[in-house]
Amino acid sequence: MRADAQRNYDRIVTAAADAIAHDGADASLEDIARRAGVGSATLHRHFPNRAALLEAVFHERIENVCGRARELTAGDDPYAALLAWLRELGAYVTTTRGLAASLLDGPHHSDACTVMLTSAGEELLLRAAAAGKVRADVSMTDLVTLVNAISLATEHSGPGETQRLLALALEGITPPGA
Amino acid sequence: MRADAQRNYDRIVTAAADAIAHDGADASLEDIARRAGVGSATLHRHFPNRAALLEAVFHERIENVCGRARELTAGDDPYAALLAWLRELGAYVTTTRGLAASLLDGPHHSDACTVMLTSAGEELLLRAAAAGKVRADVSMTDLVTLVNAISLATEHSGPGETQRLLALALEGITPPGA
DNA sequence: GCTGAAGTGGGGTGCCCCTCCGTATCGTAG
DNA sequence: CTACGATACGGAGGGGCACCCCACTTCAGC
Repeated sequence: MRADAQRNYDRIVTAAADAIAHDGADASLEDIARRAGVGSATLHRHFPNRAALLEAVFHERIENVCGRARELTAGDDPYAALLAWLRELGAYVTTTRGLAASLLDGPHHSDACTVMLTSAGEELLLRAAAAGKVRADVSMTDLVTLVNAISLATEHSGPGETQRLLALALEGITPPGA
Repeated sequence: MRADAQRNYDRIVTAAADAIAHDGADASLEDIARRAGVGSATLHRHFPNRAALLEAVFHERIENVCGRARELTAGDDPYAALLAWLRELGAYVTTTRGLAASLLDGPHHSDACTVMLTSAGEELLLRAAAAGKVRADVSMTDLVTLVNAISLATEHSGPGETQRLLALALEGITPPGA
C-alpha cells in the first residue's frame, strides 16, 4: 500500500471513530470523509460499505476484549472468569456507541468481529462447562449474541441497566432457592 | 375525520404493513405512499415520523398479544402462563419484521406499544412472583426488553433460535443440577 | 527527471425524507 | 339541490444521503 493511501486510511478510521462516538453507528459517511479531509470517493474505495468501516473502527477495541479473555483464562475459577469476561464485553459494547448494532446488523453474523469474539471466549466457556458450571448446550455464539442483544436494547438506558439485565439473563428468572 | 382521510389512512397502514414485511422496518416511506396510491405529503400528514407509522402498523398485532396475556392469566399455573406468554411474544415479534427494532428504537422506551405490552403482562408476572417462581427484583419491563432484544438479535437466524436463546436467558446458563 | 501505475476528489446520479402551497374534494347549511 | 368554508390532497422542490465516474495528481522505481 502506498504511503499516502495508508495515511488517508488512518485518517478516515480516526475520523469515523469520532463521528460514531458522537452520532452513533449511522453517522454520515460524507461527514466522516469531510472530517478526515478526504473526498467521499476515497472513503468508499477504502471501505466499500458501512460495515467494513465499522469493522475497521472497532477492530482495535475488540482485540482488547479478546486479550482480556486470554488473561482471564489463566485464572483458577473458570465460571467466575467467564462471567467477568461477559460483563466486560457488555460494558465495552454498550459504551461504544453503535458497536452492538454493527455486530448484529446484516443477515450474516460471520463478521470478523463476531468471529474474533467467539473464538476468544471459547476457551473460557469450555473450562466453565468442564467444571460443570455451565450447561453443555450453551455455545459461545449464544453468549456473545445475548450480550450484544442486551447491550443494544439498553443502549439508551445506561450501563447499569446493561449489567443488571445481563446478570438476569445469565442467572435466569427463578429465585435462587427453588 | 373526513371519509377520504380515513380511507387514505387505512390504505397507508395496509401498504406499510406489506412494505415492512418485505423490506423490514426501514422500508422507504415514499415507496409505501406509492403502494398506497397517495402522495408522500399525505403520508407525512397522517404520520409525522416513521415511528408513528410503525406504531399504527403494529398496534393491532400488539393488541392480539395483550389479549393473549389476559387469556393466559385465567389459567392455574402462573409460572407456566408467564413463560408461555413470553414465548408467544417472542414469536410474534420475530416473525413481524421490524417490530423488535421499532420497539427498541429511539431514546424513549415509552412507546405506546411497549407500555401496552408491559401493562398487559404485569398481572402474569405478579402471579408468578407471588407463587415464588420468579425473583422479586424482576420487572415486566425487564422481561419485555429481554424478549425484544433477543428477537432483534435473532431476526436473521430463524424463529427456532429466538426460542432457544429466550429459554436460555429465562433459565440461566447454570445446569439444572447445581 | 521520467513514466506508468496507484491514488485522489469534484461533480453527477438516483434515492431519500420532508415541506410548501395551489387545487380538489368533502360535508353541511341554506 | 346548490353554494361555500373547511379540510385533505399531491406534485414539485429543497436539502441530504450513499455511491460511482473519470480527468487529474502524486508516488516510487528506473
